[in-house]
Amino acid sequence: MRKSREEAAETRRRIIASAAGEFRRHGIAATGLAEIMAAAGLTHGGFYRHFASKGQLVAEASAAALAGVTERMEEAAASRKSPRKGLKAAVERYLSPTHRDAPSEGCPLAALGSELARADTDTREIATAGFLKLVDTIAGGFDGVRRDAARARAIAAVSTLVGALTMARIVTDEALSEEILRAARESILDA
Amino acid sequence: MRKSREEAAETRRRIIASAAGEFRRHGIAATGLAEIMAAAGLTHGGFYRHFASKGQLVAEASAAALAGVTERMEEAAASRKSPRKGLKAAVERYLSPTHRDAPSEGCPLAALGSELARADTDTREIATAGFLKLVDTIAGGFDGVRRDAARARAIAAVSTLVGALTMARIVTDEALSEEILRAARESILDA
DNA sequence: TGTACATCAGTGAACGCGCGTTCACTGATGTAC
DNA sequence: TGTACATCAGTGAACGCGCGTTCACTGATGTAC
Repeated sequence: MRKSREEAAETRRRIIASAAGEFRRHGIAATGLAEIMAAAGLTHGGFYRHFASKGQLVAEASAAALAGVTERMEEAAASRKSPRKGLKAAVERYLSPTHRDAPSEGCPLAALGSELARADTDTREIATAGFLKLVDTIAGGFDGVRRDAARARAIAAVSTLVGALTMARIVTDEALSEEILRAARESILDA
Repeated sequence: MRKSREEAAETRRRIIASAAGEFRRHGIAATGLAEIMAAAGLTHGGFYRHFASKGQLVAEASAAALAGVTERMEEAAASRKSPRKGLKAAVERYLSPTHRDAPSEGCPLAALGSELARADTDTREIATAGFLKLVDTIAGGFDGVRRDAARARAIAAVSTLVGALTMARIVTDEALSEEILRAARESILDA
């Protein structure tokens, strides 16, 4: 039954990827280890060969999910000629119906926000680093603005992104949901 | 053992108040009915004399929590001479360290946001109504602005409030947490 | 390079525990006459 | 107004279930000589 080191490392990655998806889809507390292991094509008994606890998996899954979103935002920001247009592309990507409708592949700050506030220190530190990465990316779009002013504006902008995406998912009225995404987009880009 | 109608109604209110606090403190999924009933000074067996399910309690507790925050925001907005100063008072109250450090008495959109996005339709409709109430209150502070523009700006502002408070609670760095509250305050009030 | 043995990834059953929900029971409240 | 009875708020035990975690076991991989 034993697997090679490479296979084991690959299994570990697969568990983290499953967890990152399931946590964002159903929430941290509502997702069981058995569900995650099954999604990774495994039985739940093997979990502790790879992780010390569910908490450790939460931390690593959050890191993986954040890496995904920060990378895609960087990519969007770098896809245009000017920093300003890059900012627009990143914000429009984040506040799109596509992102709203695919929480399991999206930003964990929005999908797990209120649960992350109660997570252990490791996980919160990882979330903090991810937030700061997003702030840096957004700040890069505010060119021609003093460095500290750009940072302050970027902090507010990322807060708006996270809050608007969360609210767009909570709200039961489709038109209102679109209105939230639009209003937040304009607010960040018109400032 | 039977209690009078008034006592029973009072018990029901006490259960909702306990639930509103415990859910915001520990999250919806992580809070058990036994914990809520104990916090209300009761045993858990009596729960179903008052509610049909945990989901119904979630809806009623969310409504109670939202009523509290919308009332306090209205009150803050009405406490100053001009709409503009009222807006400032409301935003400063929402984005205060006091509010950040007391999630169990604060805004459920921030304390439960990512869980509310997965709640049943009843609860999400209640959250939607609460959000719109906050939007109206904030929009009232944008005087001298066209009605639809004020609404759009208020929607973005409330998204910023919710996102910033959530992030201020996630972040492990105290100075950064303050910086988030400050940046969001300035962003809303300087616009 | 070949062999003997230790390691350990993954399985499947089991652990104690708390979950949401149900139920028999109690006795004070509410109702009907 | 007084009495007999039905109602039902709240208790405490129990239901089946899934949780996070542990463990004996397996057999292929990795290591030492």
